[in-house]
Amino acid sequence: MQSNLPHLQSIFTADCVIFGFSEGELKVLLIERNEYPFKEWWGLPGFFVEHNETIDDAVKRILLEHTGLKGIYMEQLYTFGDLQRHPQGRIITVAYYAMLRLEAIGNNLKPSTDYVRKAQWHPLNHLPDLAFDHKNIIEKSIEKIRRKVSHSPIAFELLPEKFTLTQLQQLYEAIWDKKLDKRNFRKKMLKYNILKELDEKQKGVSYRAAKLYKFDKRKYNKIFKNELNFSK
Amino acid sequence: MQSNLPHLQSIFTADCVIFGFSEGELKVLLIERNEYPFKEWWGLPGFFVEHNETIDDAVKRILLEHTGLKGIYMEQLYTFGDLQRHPQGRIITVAYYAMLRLEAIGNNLKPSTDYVRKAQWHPLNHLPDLAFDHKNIIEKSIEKIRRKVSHSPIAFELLPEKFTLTQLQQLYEAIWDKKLDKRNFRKKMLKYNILKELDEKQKGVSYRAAKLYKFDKRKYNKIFKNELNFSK
DNA sequence: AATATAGGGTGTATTTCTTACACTATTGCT
DNA sequence: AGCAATAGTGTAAGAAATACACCCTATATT
Repeated sequence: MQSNLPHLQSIFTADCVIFGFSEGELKVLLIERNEYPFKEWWGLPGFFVEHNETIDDAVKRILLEHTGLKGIYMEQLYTFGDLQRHPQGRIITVAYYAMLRLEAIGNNLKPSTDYVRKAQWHPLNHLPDLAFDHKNIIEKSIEKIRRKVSHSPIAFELLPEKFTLTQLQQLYEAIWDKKLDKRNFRKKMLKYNILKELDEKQKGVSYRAAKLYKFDKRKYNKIFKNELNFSK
Repeated sequence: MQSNLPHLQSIFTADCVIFGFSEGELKVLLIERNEYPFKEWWGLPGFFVEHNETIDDAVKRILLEHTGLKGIYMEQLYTFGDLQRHPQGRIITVAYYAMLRLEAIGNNLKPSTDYVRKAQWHPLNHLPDLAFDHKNIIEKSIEKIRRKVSHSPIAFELLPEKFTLTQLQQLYEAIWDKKLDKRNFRKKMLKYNILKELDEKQKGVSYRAAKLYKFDKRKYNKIFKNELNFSK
């Protein structure tokens, strides 16, 4: 019962703020653009979304091409559509953020497409000038993550599979940009009972080695139908 | 230093879940479509976004045309881009939700455009079948609101300017779909010190009239740089 | 005038969570 | 043997959350 309809096409991009964590700092993966507009500027990895792929798939493509990894944690952040944000017309961008274990890729960052000169991790607190409205997108994404880690165990996406409680605490400290009390942090975190204590210890440190833990997704799902509260 | 760039146009829609609150229930404003696709189906108010307007402006336009009101509280929710969601091609929609005081418009709902046969408030818990992926959009918006009212005073957007504590409690109960304890609710709400107790009382009730309160935005901004916690 | 109805308004005791805070233990290195 | 560096641990006080029941007041009814 449908009349003849024209076929319409959307033109829009997807950009992704990719977070990593190392040396006690949050890092963002930026690319140096090899194309106009903003040639030679730093910016977020992103492409035009094809007509036959979902937005999520486009972001997975971005992630794969820039990191070589599949299955990275990602979530849609916000859609930006200011009239001035793109010199080629009002091109909206659907922004995502992603989190990965930095150890998983090491320094194997190659510019994977012609659009990109090079890719590099930048500390969140020392970002260069960025193309388009990408600075704003990064700010919004860290705000969202700050809130989200309070009730959801996404922080573990940034840690190696096996980690120490100190590493976990440092991660929360980096995300919230504030110091936490060691004893209280451990008490609270262990009480949630979502960590699995391993029989292993840290290696290669020149001091007392710490116990290693894993995030126990099964326990998490069993215990928390809904949410945690890691904040404060 | 920019090469000649083609001018590009995005085609996409904005849809808005408009919430109201009356008779202890959350209501959603739906329109009966007068156009293909999904002619004669219920759906969310929404339009294509013009090339010279921001997405926010497009949503303000939707709100004005359907309610006659300006300055309605609104927020971007999510961008939906499934390949199958629109029969005319992959047309993404940027979904928003909005909240308004139902008393402000009463029953003056007129179909304001040719696209719309009629507009009507529907209880959130008894929605008809909906066009496109609009059911899904509504579900996502109520989830977001459930979370958001826990740390932000947006619930007041749904109440008349002057309201009783019972009305406020009923609103939270409707949003969370659970009963709250009267004494504990009042204790907690009043302790935040963001309500202004008025010298007025409810009128037209056949029982002891309740005190009226206002949300005091100034106090709120002064006291809470960041967030509240209304939950639980 | 008396009574019924319907919702308004209030306090306390218990438990749980949050916070503040400092020392001993272990390991590798010199 | 001793130093350097981080791991690991408990308690007391205050704050917040929860559970819970009765009297008050305005209007409507008889």
